[in-house]
This record gives sequence, structure tokens and C-alpha cells, in this order.
Amino acid sequence: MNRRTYHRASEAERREDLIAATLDCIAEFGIQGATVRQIAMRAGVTGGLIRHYFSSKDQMLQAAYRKVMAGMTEAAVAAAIEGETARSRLRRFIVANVTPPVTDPRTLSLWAAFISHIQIDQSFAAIHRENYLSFLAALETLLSAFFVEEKRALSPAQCRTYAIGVNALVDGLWLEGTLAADTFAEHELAENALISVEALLRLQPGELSAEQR
Amino acid sequence: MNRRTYHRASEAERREDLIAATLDCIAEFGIQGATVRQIAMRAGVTGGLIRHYFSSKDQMLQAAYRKVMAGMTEAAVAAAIEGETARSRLRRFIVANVTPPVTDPRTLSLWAAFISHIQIDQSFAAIHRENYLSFLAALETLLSAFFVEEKRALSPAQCRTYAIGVNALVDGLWLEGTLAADTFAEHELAENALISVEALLRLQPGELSAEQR
DNA sequence: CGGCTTATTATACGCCCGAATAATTCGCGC
DNA sequence: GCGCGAATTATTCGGGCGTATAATAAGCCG
Repeated sequence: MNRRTYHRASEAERREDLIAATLDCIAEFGIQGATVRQIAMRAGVTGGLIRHYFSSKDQMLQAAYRKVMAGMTEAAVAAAIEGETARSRLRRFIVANVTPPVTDPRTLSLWAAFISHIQIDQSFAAIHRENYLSFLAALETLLSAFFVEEKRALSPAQCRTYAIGVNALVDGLWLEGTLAADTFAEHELAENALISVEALLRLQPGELSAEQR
Repeated sequence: MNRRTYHRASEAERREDLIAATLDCIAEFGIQGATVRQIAMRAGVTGGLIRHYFSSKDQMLQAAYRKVMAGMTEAAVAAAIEGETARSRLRRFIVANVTPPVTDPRTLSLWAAFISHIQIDQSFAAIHRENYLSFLAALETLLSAFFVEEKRALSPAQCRTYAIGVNALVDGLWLEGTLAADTFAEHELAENALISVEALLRLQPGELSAEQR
């Protein structure tokens, strides 16, 4: 009757491990392959433990979804705040979104898996909306600060339209660039993104894309 | 021992029914819920029949993926060729991609489900690439015809850069517009798309978006 | 109209699923 | 250093999965 020896972890630690294992399994085997048993094995525990931390497998999936989305937004925001001018922050934000680690096949696969479940389980729709609006708001803030800095007057409505367009462009380039990573040189994508955004915002060529430090 | 009575259908008909049932199930229950038995029930047959038409469930999923993607591209291309000028064709192509039936939550859910499986099964990657390149080529053709019509000289490289940018923008707007359909009035999205594309291509405001017949 | 091909049904197999419960061992508070 | 609560394991349950195979009936061809 030799039972496995084990380590009693803190709640935060254990939950994090389980979520990480969940994402590993989804990325590797698809959402159909992310079974309780696989996830538990990956996390180095037995299946029963999952129901000790999450009231159901679905709840764990939702927590995992939140984690993925938060990670993506945070990476871009973190890159942005390093910039010293509004122009630089906007530029860095855009580049970060079409550059690793945001452009990562694994992340894309996870993102898509969750998106496809929005229509099936409404709880996932709420998580998506939350993150979409927060991303859009971050972008809108960066944009309006940039226009203030450039002394270019802009109605809030116009700013919002720009934000939606830039958001779409960045999303699309992220998608294409990640799915067809081998078709694009790394710089090609970021450069295209900057050139496209400056065209979208009706800036002078080079105003965003020109080399700077 | 009363067996079910049944109808012997043609191969094409049966395959189509099975693929349609597959898509129904994926959209309704997710890819995990699209089981052989569910699909068969939806198609009004018994499970065993599936392996008579497809050598495995996976092969049927691939056929279903092809069907979804072909439908999306065809809808946009069909809308485009109705236009009489290159400008009108480009305009119609863009609008079609952010308008029903292309912007449809069900279609998006299916698309995402398959995208998320690209990393797991390489056969899906090939299908994606095939369709992405064909969509990009269609767009590139429309664009270069448009620039010829406008008597604006453009290097092939420049045209390709534009195609990639416009493709990304259209993809992104399709995504956002479909996921957050209730946030956008129907016209809002199409109008934003046209305004954004004309900015991307450095056209005069109104050159694409202005009302026309 | 009867025989033959084959599309279709029916059933069985081995495996894995998520969840519930009982049994155990860890490690903190005293 | 020891007891006790709780984190973790082990086991069980009912059910569904994809696939394989045998039995059957539909409907064309002579």
C-alpha cells in the first residue's frame, strides 16, 4: 500500500501550477486533449486534486483563459510604458504586439481555442469582452496622448474610430504574422505594422516608423 | 428485430450532409462535442456510416475545415465581381468581408476552432496556408487593378505590402465586428473599414468610402 | 422480378472521460 | 514532538468516445 509521497503547496502556487498545466495541455493536445487526467499528470498531481481547487473543470478553463489574455495585454502595455514620449510609447505598443513573445504560435493556439468556445459557453464571452475593451481603452489612451503631443486636435469620436482601426490592424497582423511566421522576416512585420499605422492615422511617412532611440 | 428503414443517398449528397452536420455540431457544442455519434444523429444516420465515407473522423474534420474557408472566400469574391470598376470591386470586396453572411458568430466560432488545431495537427496548417495565400492573392489582384485604373504606379513589393496590411485590417475588423457585434451598428463597421483602407492606401478621404452606385 | 452489390444499420470492444467519495499523509500550532 | 485539520492520493462510478466487424436491406441491372 505504498502511496505517493507529496508536497503540500500553498493555494496560490498550486492554482498557478494547475492553470499552467492546463494551458500546456490545450496547446499541445487541443481543448479535447486537455483532460483532467492529462492536466493533473502535467502538474505532477493526481486528478482528484483539481476539484479541490476548482469547482469544475470549466471553472479552471475560465481561469486559464483569463491568464492567457492578461499575459498578452500586459506584455504590450509593459513594453509601452518604457517609452519616454507619447510617440515612442505608441510605437513600442504596436511593435510589441507583432513581436515575440506576443507573436507565439502557442499563444495563438490558446487564444483561438478559447475564442471558439465563446459561442458555446457565455462565461467565456464575458472574459473576452472584458479584455477586448481593456485593450481598446489602453490603445485609445495611447493614441489621444500621442495626438495631444503632436498638437493635433481630434474629436473623441475620431479618436475612437482610429483606435478601432488600429486595433483591428494590429490584431490582424498578429494573426497573420504568427500563423505564417515563416513567410515574414521578423523586422518585416513590425515595419509593416508601423508603416500601416502611420498611414491609418494620416501621419507623414516615417513619423512613426523612422528609426529612433 | 426491426431495423431502421433508410434511404441510399448518392456519395456527394451524403458527404455534404455529413460535413454540414459536423459543422453544426462544432458550432453548437465545440470541437469536443462534435463526436461521431452526435454528428451521425444530426445527419440522421448511424455512427458507423461515417467511416464508410471518411477513413477517420480527422479526415472528415479536414473536409469540414476546407468547406468553411472556401465559403468565406467565395462570398467575398462573389460580391467583388459584381462591381463594374476596379474601384467598385475593391470596395465591394472589403465591405463583404465585414458584413453578413461573412460576419457570422457561427462562422467565426468554426474558424477559431480550426485555427486552434493547426498547431496540433499539421494537416490543418496546410489547409490554412492554402486559403490564406489564395485570399491574399485575390486581394493583391484587386489592389493592383485598382491602382492601374487610378493611374498610380506601384512597385509589386509596395503592392504586396499594401495587400498584407489591408488583409490584416479586414481580418481584424471581421474579428472584432463579429465578436462584439452588438457594439457596432452594421454600417459603422463597413464605413470604418472603407475609411481605414483608404487611409492605409494613402487615398483622398472619400475616394473609396463616398457613396456611389 | 429476382439476384447481387453495397450503402447502411447494429452491436461489440477497449479505452478514457469528469465527477464523487473514501483513505491517507503532510506539516503547522500547540 | 504530537495531534489534528486539511491537502492530496486512490479508487470507484456511470457514461461516452472512436473504431472495427457482422448482419441487413435498398435498389439497380439483367
